[in-house]
Amino acid sequence: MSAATKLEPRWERRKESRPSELVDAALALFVEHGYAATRLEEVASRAGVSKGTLYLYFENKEDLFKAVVRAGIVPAIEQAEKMVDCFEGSSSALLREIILGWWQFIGGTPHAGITKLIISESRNFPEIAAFWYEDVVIRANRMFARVLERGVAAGEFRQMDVDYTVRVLMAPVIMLMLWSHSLGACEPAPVDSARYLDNYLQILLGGICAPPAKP
Amino acid sequence: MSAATKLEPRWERRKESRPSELVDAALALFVEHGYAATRLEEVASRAGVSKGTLYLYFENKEDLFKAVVRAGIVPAIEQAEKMVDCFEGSSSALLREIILGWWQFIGGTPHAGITKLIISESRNFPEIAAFWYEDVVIRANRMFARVLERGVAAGEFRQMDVDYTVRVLMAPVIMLMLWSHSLGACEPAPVDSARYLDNYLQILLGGICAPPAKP
Amino acid sequence: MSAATKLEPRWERRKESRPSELVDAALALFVEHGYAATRLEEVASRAGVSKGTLYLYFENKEDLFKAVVRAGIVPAIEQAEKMVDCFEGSSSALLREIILGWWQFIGGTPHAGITKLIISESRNFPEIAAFWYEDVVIRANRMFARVLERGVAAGEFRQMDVDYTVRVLMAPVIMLMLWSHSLGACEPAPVDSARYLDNYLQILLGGICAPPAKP
Amino acid sequence: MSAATKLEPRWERRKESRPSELVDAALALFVEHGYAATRLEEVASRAGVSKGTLYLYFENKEDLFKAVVRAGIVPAIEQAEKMVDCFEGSSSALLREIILGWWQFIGGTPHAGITKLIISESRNFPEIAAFWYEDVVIRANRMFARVLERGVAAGEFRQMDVDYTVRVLMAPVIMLMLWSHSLGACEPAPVDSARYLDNYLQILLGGICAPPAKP
DNA sequence: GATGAATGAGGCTTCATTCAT
DNA sequence: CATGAATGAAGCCTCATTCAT
Repeated sequence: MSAATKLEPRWERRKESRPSELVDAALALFVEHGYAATRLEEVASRAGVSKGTLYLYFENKEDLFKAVVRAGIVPAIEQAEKMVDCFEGSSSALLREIILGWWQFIGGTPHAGITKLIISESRNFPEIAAFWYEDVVIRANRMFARVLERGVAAGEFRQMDVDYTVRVLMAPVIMLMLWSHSLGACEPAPVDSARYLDNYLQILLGGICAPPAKP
Repeated sequence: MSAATKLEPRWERRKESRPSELVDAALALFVEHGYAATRLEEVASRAGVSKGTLYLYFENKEDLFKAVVRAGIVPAIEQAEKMVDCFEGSSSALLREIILGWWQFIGGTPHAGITKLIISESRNFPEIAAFWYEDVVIRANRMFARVLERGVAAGEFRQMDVDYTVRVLMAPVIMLMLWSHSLGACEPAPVDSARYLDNYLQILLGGICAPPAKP
Repeated sequence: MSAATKLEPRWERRKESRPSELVDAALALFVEHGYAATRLEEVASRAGVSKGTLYLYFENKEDLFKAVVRAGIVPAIEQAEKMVDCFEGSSSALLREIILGWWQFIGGTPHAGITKLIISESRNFPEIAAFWYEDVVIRANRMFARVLERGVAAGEFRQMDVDYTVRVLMAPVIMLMLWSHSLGACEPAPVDSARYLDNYLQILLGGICAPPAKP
Repeated sequence: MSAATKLEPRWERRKESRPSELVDAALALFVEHGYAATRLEEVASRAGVSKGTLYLYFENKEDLFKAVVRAGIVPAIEQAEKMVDCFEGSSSALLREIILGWWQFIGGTPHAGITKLIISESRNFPEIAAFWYEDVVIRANRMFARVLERGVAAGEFRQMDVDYTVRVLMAPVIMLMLWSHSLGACEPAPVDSARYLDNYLQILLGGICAPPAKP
């Protein structure tokens, strides 16, 4: 109430940054507690605004949820898709590149939590799930499928059931993302993701590369 | 008011079977909607009883939740542990046996949903998460570690970082369980688990088996 | 279920004693917790029967409550009324006799709690309150009024406003009954009722006796 | 839907006055029905707000109850204590002053009901009872004890058992407060408190004053 | 008669949403 | 725009009462 209090710059928090602050706060809380157990008041307070302000930017809780999910589709897949087009090295190297890049740009960031969110809430929000499935899962599947097909065509990978190999292939990275937002909290130390991914790639490549041609 | 109506009793005494019926109903709904979004009235009605009856068997919602999770520890892990002790074939065959058995006795049953539940709710119920981590995750890890060590000792598997290989190894099976309770609903057809596991085992065994000795 | 269990004498708890056991249990609990906060299951269990049995003897909770209050009208007032008719000593002695007798036969017994019950619940049960007022309060008032009138007529007590003196006169004894069922629980030691009543009678008689005639 | 309807706001912001309005409403209802039988919805509606508003100011029902009791300790005791220190007239006059003042500032106001509340609920809320006992009962006892000692020291009152005389002395005033909130409702006319207190003081002073010195 | 499992109305409490300020 | 007091629907839980055994 004092004059001193009022001296804070009034323009410090610009209007246009509010929505993303709210989305960030919501992401963290939705991931931690789930959709239903997250209170909008806590979202607002974590974003540094009042409860009412939230409704200036989002129609309701579900709308905020959708915004969170939409914001979670970082353009990483697009980049990966481009990489598949342009890459000139071996398919093994490409696979390694994509997977490590995935971790670097998504898995290791706060966005990883969205995967947990989708897993947890997809039954409650079929529409959002469908959208995520189409725009993320299918595209990622296709991208990996192309890499595998590229490797098979080059004789680098063995013949394989590409569709299902892709499903298997994605599992360990997805689990790595889920882990830190779930049971990982029970472990004394966080997972060593580099070590995890190394082991994973070793198995994966060992499991899909064609045996060396006999002399 | 009809004579027919009067003939059927308004309720039955079924003290023995009620708890498991309630737990089954709760499992299905917790898995589908999550803990917070599941209404106890719906649990009760799915179990064919009234709201109040639930409280004859469980103190409150959290107690019911615990019961659901506890009931999910089917003695399958124990069986698998015994299998590891007794198995006489190759380690590859043992691994295949365990993984297919896992699917048969857990993954393919309603109990699989508990995994989704744990992933979704572990942050809200640290105590339950800790218990699950100790009694399920740790034990499963150890069991798989022993299988891998067995294979390495026999020269059947290559040298490896056992701890982290176990983590990677479990991911595809866990994801298979999660899938059917989440985004799997977006797909036109359910996953073909046999096909999935076949591909998985092919990669896994290809990835961890020692290269054939050179002549 | 064993034969041994069945050997307990079947006639040990006779049917006709049930209601009073239930009423006793209910009295204690109603007094301690109040009408609304008393659970019938606890009443039943304290009386050593099951919840259903209670309904064999009382229509419902209110009926039980009425029975408790009715049972609380011990015939002490009637005795006191007779005493007033027959007593041959001084009015002071009669007053002392009645008040000490009151304590002995009512105030010091579990029935004292009913006073607290009536005070607490009279607004919720106007019908019962009216009945208590008529059958207990009015009668007690009349009895004390007669004693006072007797004393005044004999020149033993001074002239007084009998109706209101009676009200004042009853207060300390009623409070003594209330105390042990309320704030008395906060005190390290129970009230010394003899000492209390002595002081009370000293004040009372000092306050209503006529001054000694001047010579 | 009429224009008139739209003109009156559905609710008002009255942060300052809400708590005391709620406490007043709660006092009246707790006194009338007791703690357990009072519905918070009724408290809210009597205070002119909705159920939820109550929870903006009080954590829960018990917290509201505590607030009601706390609000009941009007600073009257403090005033009385000061009066005892400063008073210059006779001890009889002081006693009369205090007792009539008590009625004027507490007994005759809505706060009187709290006494009934404490009597009724002290066993259910031992903590509140203890607090009331310490801060109200003990202090009032001490104050009256000082008055009595003052009178005895001055030779105005006879020798007496001060502690227990105080207990007896307080009973009629307390009963007067209880009466109007309990069985008083059964009487056609309310008690005439002036007449009651006159009679009371006459007895009391007659009972504790020293006999006039003989010439 | 006696039991206690089952019922369901009702009260406490939370929280998404609205709206006066 | 921003706030946060106010709302009220909805969910958890209790417990008086019923009734199959």
